[in-house]
Amino acid sequence: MTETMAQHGPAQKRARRSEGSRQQILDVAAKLFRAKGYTDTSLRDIGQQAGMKAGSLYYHFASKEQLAAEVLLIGVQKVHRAVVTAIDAPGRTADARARLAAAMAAHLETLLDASDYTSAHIRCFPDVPATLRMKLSAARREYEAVWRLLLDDMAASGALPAGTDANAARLAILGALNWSLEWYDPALGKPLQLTQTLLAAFAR
Amino acid sequence: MTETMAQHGPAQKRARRSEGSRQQILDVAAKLFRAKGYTDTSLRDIGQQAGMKAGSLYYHFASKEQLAAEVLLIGVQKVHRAVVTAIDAPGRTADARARLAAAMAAHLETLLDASDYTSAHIRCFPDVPATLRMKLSAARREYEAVWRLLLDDMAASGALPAGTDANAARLAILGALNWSLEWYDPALGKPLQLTQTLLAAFAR
DNA sequence: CAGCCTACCTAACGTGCGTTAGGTCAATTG
DNA sequence: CAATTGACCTAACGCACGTTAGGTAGGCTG
Repeated sequence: MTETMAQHGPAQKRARRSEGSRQQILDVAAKLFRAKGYTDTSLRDIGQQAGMKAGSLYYHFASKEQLAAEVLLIGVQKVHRAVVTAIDAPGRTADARARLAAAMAAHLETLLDASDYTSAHIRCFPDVPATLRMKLSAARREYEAVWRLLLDDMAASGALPAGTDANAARLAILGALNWSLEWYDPALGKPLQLTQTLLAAFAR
Repeated sequence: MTETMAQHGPAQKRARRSEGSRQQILDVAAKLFRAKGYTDTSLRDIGQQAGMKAGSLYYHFASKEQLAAEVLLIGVQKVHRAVVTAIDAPGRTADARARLAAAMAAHLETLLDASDYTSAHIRCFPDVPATLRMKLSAARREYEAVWRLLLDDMAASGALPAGTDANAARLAILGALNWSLEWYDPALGKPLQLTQTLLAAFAR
């Protein structure tokens, strides 16, 4: 849209400013949603940390729910991209085990360090209005499909332990990774042991 | 306390009534906390489903936080007891693998079916006031110790996969189990595959 | 049977929330 | 330079919340 009339004259300084404010609101909202949850984060909180009053947020977003919708959607998309990128990185012919290791590391890194958006999604999804949860379900299923494929490959190549269900393994792995939000302490360093242990447990 | 003056005269009919109401409030609160979370559950909600008005709850509990304190404490204690009982059941000389299997099954059963208190604890703990979280930390650590011991025994008997850290394994297993609250659907039957898969993954 | 206590209810208080209407003022435009 | 518009702010609205003060009906005690 801005590309079609791409002469970057002085005309767009305000547009830049607005886009910057919008981005900062999203960043602040993601940080607060991660730290305090959806319900305990007020628009006055967000406004204050974003350098404006609560009412002014409505210039950029239609409602608290819409703001959350954008934050949580970005959250899934960020892990999704990070994991897909990590999976493809080792080379197209890498075996399932290596791809699983890369995926776990990317998911955990995004969740704990790289993105407040992703952790906000994980934390707030159960507390957000049902209508919003439905709007997010498509993006969630798309990300889920990546892991489904990955674990199916593991099962097909016989890399999973005997008596292991691919679906259950996926739920177990993602549960173990997501649950790290509950006990992760940045002061204690990154939980490298977790991905190592999961890999040793699920990849023969 | 009631045992010392144990003549169950007609004097205690009211005490029974009060105790019954109190118990029902706790049950309702646990159910709602599990379903809607701490912040989104109002005392008016609880009162209505318990058959009284919101203000009347203060005859039995000093505050919403105190009520939640009791619910969440019962929640840990219930899993704790269920898991300890399950661990001791196979016989004192059972191997670590059998005890791990029993512990996982008991934890999952309590979480998903047996106790709204336990699931309320898992769901609400992050959203509850920090002072309450601190009051619960002792009981949580006691339960944690059970799993620490269990996984240490696994490691000592060489039952864990090579390159597996006992602590990371504990966090992974409990994370995988607790996360089932997010995807568990009672209509689809109990997730037996999850404990099976976890056992196959973590017990050689 | 008088008086008390238990287990509630009624009605309100103050607070903080999401949201909105209308104003302001600098930057941009013609 | 006059007019417009973009990016906010001020001030308030209605509502729901946790909480509390005071009332009340029925069982219990002496």
